[in-house]
Amino acid sequence: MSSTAKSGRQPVASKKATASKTGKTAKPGVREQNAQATRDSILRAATKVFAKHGYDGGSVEKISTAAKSYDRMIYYYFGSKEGLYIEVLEGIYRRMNEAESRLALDVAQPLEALRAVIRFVLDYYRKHPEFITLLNTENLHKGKHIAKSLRAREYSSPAIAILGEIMQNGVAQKLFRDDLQTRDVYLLIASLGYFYLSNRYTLSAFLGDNLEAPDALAHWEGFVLDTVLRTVTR
Amino acid sequence: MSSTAKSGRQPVASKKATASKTGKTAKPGVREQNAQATRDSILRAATKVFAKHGYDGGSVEKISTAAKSYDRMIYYYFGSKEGLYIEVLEGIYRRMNEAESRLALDVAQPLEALRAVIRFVLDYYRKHPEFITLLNTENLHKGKHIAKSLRAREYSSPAIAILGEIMQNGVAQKLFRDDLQTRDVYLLIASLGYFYLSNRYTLSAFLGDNLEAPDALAHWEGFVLDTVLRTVTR
Amino acid sequence: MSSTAKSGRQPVASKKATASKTGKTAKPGVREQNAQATRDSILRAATKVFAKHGYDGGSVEKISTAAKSYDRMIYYYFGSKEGLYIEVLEGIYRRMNEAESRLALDVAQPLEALRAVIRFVLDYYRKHPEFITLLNTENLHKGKHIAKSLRAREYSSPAIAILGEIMQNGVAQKLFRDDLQTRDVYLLIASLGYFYLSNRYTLSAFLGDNLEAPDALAHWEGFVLDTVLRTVTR
Amino acid sequence: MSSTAKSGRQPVASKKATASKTGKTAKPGVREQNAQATRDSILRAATKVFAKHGYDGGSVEKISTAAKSYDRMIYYYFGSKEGLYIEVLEGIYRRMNEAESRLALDVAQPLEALRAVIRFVLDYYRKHPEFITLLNTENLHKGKHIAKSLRAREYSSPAIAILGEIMQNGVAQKLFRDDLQTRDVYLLIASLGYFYLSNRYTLSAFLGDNLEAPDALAHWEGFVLDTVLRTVTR
DNA sequence: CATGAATGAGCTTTCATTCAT
DNA sequence: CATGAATGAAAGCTCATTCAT
Repeated sequence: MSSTAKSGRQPVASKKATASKTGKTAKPGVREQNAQATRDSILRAATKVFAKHGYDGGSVEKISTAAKSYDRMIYYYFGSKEGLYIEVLEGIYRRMNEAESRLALDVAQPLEALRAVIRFVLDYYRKHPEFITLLNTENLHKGKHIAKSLRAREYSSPAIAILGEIMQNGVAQKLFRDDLQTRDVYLLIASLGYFYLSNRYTLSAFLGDNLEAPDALAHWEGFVLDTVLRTVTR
Repeated sequence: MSSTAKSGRQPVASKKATASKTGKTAKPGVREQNAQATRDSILRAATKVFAKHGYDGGSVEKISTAAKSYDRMIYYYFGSKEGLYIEVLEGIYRRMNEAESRLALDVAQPLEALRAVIRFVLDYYRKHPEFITLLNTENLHKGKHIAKSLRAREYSSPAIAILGEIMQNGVAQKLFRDDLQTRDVYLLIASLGYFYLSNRYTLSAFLGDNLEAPDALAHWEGFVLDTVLRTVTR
Repeated sequence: MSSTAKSGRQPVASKKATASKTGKTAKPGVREQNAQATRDSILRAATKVFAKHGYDGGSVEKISTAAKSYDRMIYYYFGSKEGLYIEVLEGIYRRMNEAESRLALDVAQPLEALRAVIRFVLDYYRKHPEFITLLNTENLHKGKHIAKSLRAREYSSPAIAILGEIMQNGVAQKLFRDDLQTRDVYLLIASLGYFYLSNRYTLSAFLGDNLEAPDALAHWEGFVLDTVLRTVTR
Repeated sequence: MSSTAKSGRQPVASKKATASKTGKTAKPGVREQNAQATRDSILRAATKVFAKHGYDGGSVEKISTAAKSYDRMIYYYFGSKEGLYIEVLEGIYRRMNEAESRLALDVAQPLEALRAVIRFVLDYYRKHPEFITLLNTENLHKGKHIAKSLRAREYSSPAIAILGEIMQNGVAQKLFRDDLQTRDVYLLIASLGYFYLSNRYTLSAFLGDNLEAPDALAHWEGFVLDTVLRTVTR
């Protein structure tokens, strides 16, 4: 590379003429020497890159650069781009699940609990935009990667299970309708939380540009709370 | 004029020796010479390909092959891959808009009209899966392509406008609540119609695989109708 | 093409929706209908484009666009890109020759005549930068195109012939040395006029950036006049 | 880690079916794995190819083939075609500079030293035709690449500096005129050496074909020596 | 004659992946 | 384990040129 032209990676040579200060040139990366750290770093970088550019748009080089590592390491730790992508998917599911299980809910208070669940879902989507784009990307691919993961399936049930308990209690307390399926309520909440954020850019071209403004978000949360409760309660 | 190089019908010659890099030889060989047909064919193919593979995954070659044309023609008619993609986006918006305007609604019957709108939206999404994946793709890119289109913006208002009229009538007839924004109702309907289909593959890994089954779709439609009406009516 | 994205050529369609004011759309170019004009326009455009971008860098499309014509016309009138290039070369030689023959010299006044020739050469190079870059381009190609032109050769002798006469008179009048070849004097003048301008960009990186400033040019002209006369006179 | 995609040694598979677009298969097959050698080989090949075909005419493929390497390596080491070209320019300047600094001159003998410099310049141009065509190419591009190189600028001053010393001594010894600028003398020498060779192909079409013959070169060297000395001495 | 659509080879660049130390 | 060099296919785009009205 020339001294001034921009380029991706700086390999060897180039500035050999300039008198190097350090005799031994210990620069190249301090030799990370920490397997787990390298692995995690790649995984984190990959989550970001895939979330931003999709599967095809997320190149191995972008990831390894973002992870301050090397392409080679991706193959070393994850076997292939696809393998890495699958682990990324597993990761976002796992973290979502963990966050949900940290929710301290009193299912004996179904109204409050339901409100808390709704708020949690909306909040989680807002704070984890990568969750949304990665799921969209995976759906573009018809879920073929997640299908290859055994682990991902484990993360499914808990979310529904909690909501099921709340519903049961609500029905028992005659607060909630008894003709609703937990799954539908789950989808209702997810739909309202997800779509608003997932499609905010194209919606902006439609409706005006305020969807992400704090008051707009608050307004939407109010609407969602109202709508779900109106649907669920008797 | 030059003495040696004016004939104008020399048979190319020149670089025949060079090993040809590109394959894709032969083709029936009858120059079609039909501008509009070629253009349309490319646009149709591009819609399919981008819908299936996303922007990065949808290669120019895939498109030109599907259109039974040549890479070159894409640049001839659309200037660039991005230019083509933008026209694809404009197309799906336009068609959605046209379909909606073909809806014969009696806004004086707000309940019926609202039900019709809901059914239309759900139906349209179901019958046009490319609409969903293309919008998701565009949102992955933060709407940067649609932002470049002047045309796309025109297609926004009508959808909301119709719903607004229905709402107005409903309120006037004391059937609907008067504290709702049209926009929120629009988002409610769109969310419930969109998310269910958009995320059906990852949801399947979660909930079981029947989301696309006819009875599952019918059940969901029932739930959506019920939920929206419950939200909107007094 | 999308409405906003930039592109080279605007073919068909695009703005069909917009109500066209002129019913018959007589726009596309007024149908030039003038063979010679088209031909000349292409030739002029080609001279500019080849002068600016060289032979390989000067694409047929750039030329036809600059000429407000069509690629096809280039083949119609010139047979090939090379044919057009050869005519361009012939043109710059011819015009140089014509300009030189318009010089009204009194060879009986050899000192004055020589000064006039020098000034003419320097002036011509300065006013016709395309002459320089086209010759450089042709020399890059080892003169293989000019070799194909019968006409070009005709333009050679006059330049030397005139200088020969001046030299002869100068020698006869005992003003000039008698041991010089006309050819060498010709090369001396050409070298000093050509190199300074031809290489002004790389020289600027070397010497500072004032080579094209009026006073710098004037200074150089003075130096050249002095040097040539010093060389030629006794 | 994923259960299905971690092996890391899967034999590629995937897109085997797709008709491959690029040829250039096979190669002895023994990965060379020698960074500096590869880099140098590319740089050498690029110097030749750019010198022969210009910037636009010098394709990446021509270069990589001549270097017995791969297109990809050019981007690996030089970032882009332009980056490679800039390094090529830096190289020819550097080598010219080094050669000049190897000239053992006795500036106390200004006449001899000046003659040596002239002979060196003429000789260097003759032996390094790539120097000439590359500079011409760079000037066609208005020096925009060299302007991007920080390094290139360093190579400028020495050439002038040496000549300056000679001039100073010559003036001090009353051998040389004292009203001359070093820069002009430098340009005089360079012009006479450069133009003759740079334009030899078009000149041949003009003057006859013997410019490169040994005796023609010798004659020109004599003329240049005589002319410069005549200009410089009192 | 002029216009514009079509063609296929070529271009620069980037991709995922593997080899060598 | 880490590092970096190598590889070949494919990407998006442009080229000169020809066919069809």
